[in-house]
Amino acid sequence: MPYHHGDLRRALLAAGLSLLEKRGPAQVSLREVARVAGVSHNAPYRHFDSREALLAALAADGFEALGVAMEQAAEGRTGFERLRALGIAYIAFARAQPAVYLLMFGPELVKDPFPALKAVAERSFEVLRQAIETIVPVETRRAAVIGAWALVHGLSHLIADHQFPPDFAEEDKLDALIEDVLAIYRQGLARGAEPH
Amino acid sequence: MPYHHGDLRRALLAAGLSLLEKRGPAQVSLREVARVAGVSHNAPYRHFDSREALLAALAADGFEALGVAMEQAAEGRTGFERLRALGIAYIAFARAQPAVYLLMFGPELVKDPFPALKAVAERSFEVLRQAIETIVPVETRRAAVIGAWALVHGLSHLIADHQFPPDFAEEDKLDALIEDVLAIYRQGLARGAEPH
DNA sequence: ACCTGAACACCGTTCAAGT
DNA sequence: ACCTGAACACCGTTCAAGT
Repeated sequence: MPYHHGDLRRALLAAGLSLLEKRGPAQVSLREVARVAGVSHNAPYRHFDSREALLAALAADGFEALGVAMEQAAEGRTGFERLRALGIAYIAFARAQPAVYLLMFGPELVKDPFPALKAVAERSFEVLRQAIETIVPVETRRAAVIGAWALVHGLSHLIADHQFPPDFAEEDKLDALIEDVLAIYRQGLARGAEPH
Repeated sequence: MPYHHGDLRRALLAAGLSLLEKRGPAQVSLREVARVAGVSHNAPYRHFDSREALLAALAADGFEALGVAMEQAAEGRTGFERLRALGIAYIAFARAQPAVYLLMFGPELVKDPFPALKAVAERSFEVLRQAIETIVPVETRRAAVIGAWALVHGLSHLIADHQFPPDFAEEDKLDALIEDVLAIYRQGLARGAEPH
């Protein structure tokens, strides 16, 4: 009597995550996931309406984890130091879970039919918005938030998609590069905040 | 006698592009592409080794077009003005061809088996690298290039994936936002270039 | 060279049925 | 409630055959 009271759902998600990481989103099939979990090809429909719904659940878990990581990074820090910690935490998530990150921000999952996804995604944005609010004057605030998000997202996405030159394969070098890039943007914000 | 001497290849790519834009990369099937082009489900194999090879060809065309657009943007401009033009041109490409852009930088296409893809992609990077070279001191050059790429890529990707708040749906507002964001990064570069 | 039709092993999804 | 097996309409890919 395997998978009573809801364990199957977790087992299916675990199998889906494993497939996603090992073989990419296109290879996540409900039938394969069922096979890995040891149930019939049809059992997953008790927990997910469709293949897309399972992918959406994996992405939602990712947004949830990202939101938590960012809230923790923000806690107990202020000003530019908080902003830096948020950037590092965001990118760290993408480095730790590249496949999930690419799913969260990729076209293989059409997000419109899953409004819960959007809501969870907005939490991370909100944390970033508040951090920027305290260090940038009102006029440039919107561009500052969008720019900060775009910068960390761009770094994260390029890293997850292996688009960087091979000299950054070593973790330490990548760490240093990320710090330098964030510093450039921070200086741009600081200068914009100065009177001119 | 339709599709003699190589026209079929173009017709298949056109059908693939149309499917990609209308229904996403997962819906681009060789059989559907063949149907649209009016040939048997097997005819595409004369021109593409696999479904992935057709997607790779669409992505390669995208990188090619992006490279050309960036070279044109760089031409006749220097310094920060050239850098700005490159950023705008890069983002303009993503706005004009969001589906292709997402394919170029997404996981539904595993790029390793298509080395030609990587080569074409590096052309755009090279144009950016040269533009940065003329305005930033050697020490911070690497971070400046990666950061510039990450920033425009992040903006492009978030726009293509519809992740921005709805107030930027209007083209003009989005144009202004992009200019402001690029300006922040430019100021960061300028400050980094100053003696301190 | 380029195209076709049959075939195979996969999918997602639905349905009727079992406990 | 949760699971199963049969069924349907799709895929990608291969093969033997036609012009």
